[in-house]
Amino acid sequence: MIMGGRKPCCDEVGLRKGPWTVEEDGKLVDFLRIRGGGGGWCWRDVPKLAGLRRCGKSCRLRWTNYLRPDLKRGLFSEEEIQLIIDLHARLGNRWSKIAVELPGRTDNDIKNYWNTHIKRKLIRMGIDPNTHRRFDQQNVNEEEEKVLKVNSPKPPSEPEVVVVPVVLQNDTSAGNLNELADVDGDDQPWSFLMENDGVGAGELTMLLSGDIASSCSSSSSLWLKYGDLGYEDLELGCFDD
DNA sequence: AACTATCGCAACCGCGCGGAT
DNA sequence: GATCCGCGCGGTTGCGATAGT
Repeated sequence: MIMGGRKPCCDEVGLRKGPWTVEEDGKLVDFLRIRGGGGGWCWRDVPKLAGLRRCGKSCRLRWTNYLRPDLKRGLFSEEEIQLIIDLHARLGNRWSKIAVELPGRTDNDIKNYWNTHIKRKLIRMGIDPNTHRRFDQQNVNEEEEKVLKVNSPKPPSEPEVVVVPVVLQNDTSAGNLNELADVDGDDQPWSFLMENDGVGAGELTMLLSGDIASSCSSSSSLWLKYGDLGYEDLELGCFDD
């Protein structure tokens, strides 16, 4: 016995590790279908009861992350992605808390998707994924945030990323903020990062990335849809030299 | 076609928390 | 109060699939 410390979970010899086989999955699913949530067992007992040579922890992980019948497979929707970004801005890396708001998604799913997709996307847009603030604008005070403003021009060799903070003047509900995200898309040269208090007022930071120069050279304006409130012409004359 | 690099995801690992004793 | 124990969480790793050269 280990006094004062933790007993290793998988120290028994002969326990299997690595990818699960179809047979193992079947045994675990059968066991949980029969015994279900009725209690009378703990995860540590499951391998013995189900006839598996795995540690209980591995069984629990396999069930919660892969075998649970209520899991949603497949790609994350735009709504889910936006929700993850929003929740991460408020909760940080508390994946289990974030997963509560996304039925059918596991914390592991969300964590993986964040690390492989969203994090990279934010970085490409010039946002620190940890703070949800622009890398080079962290000390800008709120008054300055209210003024449309762009970063200094970058050398031509670098991909062009333009950041335009937009503070909504309307009494914008969280719902409307979410609708704003609908104009976002992979084929668009812009993306949105939303921050709102979930009650009423909110702040929308719009980040323009990609070939902005060609997008804006013919016209120094951009039409932004304000949910049900119609369209507003964002003055982008700031892109002009 | 062969090799290498990158990506995406499943699974593992170690730690902390909280309940039970 | 100290210790044990089970569970859940977050970080990290391993590896197959895919893309690029």
